[in-house]
Amino acid sequence: MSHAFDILGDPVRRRILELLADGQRASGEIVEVIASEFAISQPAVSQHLRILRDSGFATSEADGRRRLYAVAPERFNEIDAWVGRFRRMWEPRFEALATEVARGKKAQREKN
Amino acid sequence: MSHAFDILGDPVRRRILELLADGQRASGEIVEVIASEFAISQPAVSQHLRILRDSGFATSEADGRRRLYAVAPERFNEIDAWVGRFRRMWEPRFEALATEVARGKKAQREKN
DNA sequence: GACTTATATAAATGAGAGCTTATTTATTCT
DNA sequence: AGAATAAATAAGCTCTCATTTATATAAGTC
Repeated sequence: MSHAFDILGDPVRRRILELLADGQRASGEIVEVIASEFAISQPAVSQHLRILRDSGFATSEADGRRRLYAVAPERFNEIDAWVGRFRRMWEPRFEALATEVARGKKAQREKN
Repeated sequence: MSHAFDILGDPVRRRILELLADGQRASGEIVEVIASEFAISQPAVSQHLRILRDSGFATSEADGRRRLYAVAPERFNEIDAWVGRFRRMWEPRFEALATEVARGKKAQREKN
């Protein structure tokens, strides 16, 4: 399975997820918005939707001849976990820990 | 400036940042690790380092003929903010809020 | 000053990701 | 059943982006 960031490394897919963030939407509605914002065709959007489905970022459900898409939260964990590695570097409340890590690093450098 | 996810949508760059996460490292050390893990050349790594510098994910400092790289935390905020939109969907403690949002959405759908 | 080491830049190449057009599948309407 | 609508898939094209080789810059070493 490809890495979460590989999937999100595309502005169209990010935008689609933003749309889904405030509720499920039919493919057609998504196409409408995306096509106008990015000037791409229906199949192009459909292909992005497929990638989002296949990668587990979205789910789809049939509703007559429409397909309702929704965010599938699971994979967002992955991103959060990855970013977590760096959180102490920019979140003030992790400052103490950061300092400690820096000290350890300095000591390590001095060994070399 | 390109979106944070566009920069992170590359496994080599992600790995480089992981290496920097636990302390600054010289270009050469990074090349050593990355070249062995991804089988790419020194210039390839150097170009990724440039992208990380230019995009504000890393900083570099001269140290003799070496260049010490370190994580620049600023842009991680951006990722966290974006993921924040979805956090209520997978973090249990945001459940109540999620329910409320869903209710609002349902009401909105019924208006159309 | 010549040589080596460390890193960056330039130019050219190639693979893949995303796009387009055309078509297919599925569902609803008359 | 036939036409229309909604969405997905197929096949081919293009262009971006990561890579390579070759070279340049800069700092130490002898």
